[in-house]
Amino acid sequence: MISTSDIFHNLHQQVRFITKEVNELLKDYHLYSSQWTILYCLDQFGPMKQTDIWKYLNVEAPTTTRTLVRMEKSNWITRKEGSDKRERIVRLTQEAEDVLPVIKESIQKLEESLLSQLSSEEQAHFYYLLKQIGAKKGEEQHVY
Amino acid sequence: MISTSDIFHNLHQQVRFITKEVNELLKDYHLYSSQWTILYCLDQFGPMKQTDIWKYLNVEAPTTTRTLVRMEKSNWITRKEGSDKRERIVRLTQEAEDVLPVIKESIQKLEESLLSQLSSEEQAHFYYLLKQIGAKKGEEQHVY
DNA sequence: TGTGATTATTTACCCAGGTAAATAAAAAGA
DNA sequence: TCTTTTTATTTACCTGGGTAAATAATCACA
Repeated sequence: MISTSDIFHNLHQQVRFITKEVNELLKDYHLYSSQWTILYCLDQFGPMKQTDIWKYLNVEAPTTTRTLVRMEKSNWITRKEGSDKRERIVRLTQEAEDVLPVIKESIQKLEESLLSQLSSEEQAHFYYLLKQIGAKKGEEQHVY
Repeated sequence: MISTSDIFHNLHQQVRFITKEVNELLKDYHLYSSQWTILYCLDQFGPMKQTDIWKYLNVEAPTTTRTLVRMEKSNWITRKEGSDKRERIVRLTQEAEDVLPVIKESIQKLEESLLSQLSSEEQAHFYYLLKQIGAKKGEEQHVY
């Protein structure tokens, strides 16, 4: 019988451990984990409004603003006013698009190595169980 | 077939979601999640050296120092010099010991509700799979 | 048209994780 | 003993999560 605290404690620890590994890998590119998630997002969907980004990543707006400001300074992205003057359209720079495939490959390798002890079936099951946390009977889940 | 990125993305999101819920609950006691983990630790093991705490929680020393300073200010703990003058022995205050059982109970209820969609077997399996992440074949794991 | 509500973003300020480098005390060794 | 190395803690500074409140532009609608 496992105590619930142990589960949550280990969840927390694993996430910290993974983030540390990712940051270590990204150090070569002068990038940080949360910046990478935004680059990944833009690569996947193309130019996005800031609101689209934080809603997709499920974080708060100010968190995203701060990270984007840093990324603009280090020339990963640009933010320009949309037709609606309240909006800012975020877009990858050419430099970002050039390096992106290489980083994507490295991250992919790291992720695979972190999951190397789990078969595809186990990964799928883990994913399923993970999504059940915080879910209520017959309710839509908060994570999508 | 689930992409590895999805797994890590969801892991990250779930931990943020859980931390938010815990912080919401702890708000009533003017406590924060990481402070709670330290109280829990002290409740379990009794007075500890700072080093024992951060090694057990698997975080860095400065992180722990900062949190302990806050907790000392808000009267949850005391830190007094040990026989080895470099050490600081951390101990729960009487006030902390008085309120602790109530908080423990609330947290326990929250954790159970978050896991309510998983049977005991599923929880055990989830715990097992979680621990496999980052593990290498035939190697000791970094989380214990 | 003009006013009030809504929406997108930002600013200011928390807590919590990390690293690098500084202290200060203890331990080890010549 | 005295010098060097190690250990425990702290300080300074970075990223990244959160909330509350401030702008500024747009929308809704009388």
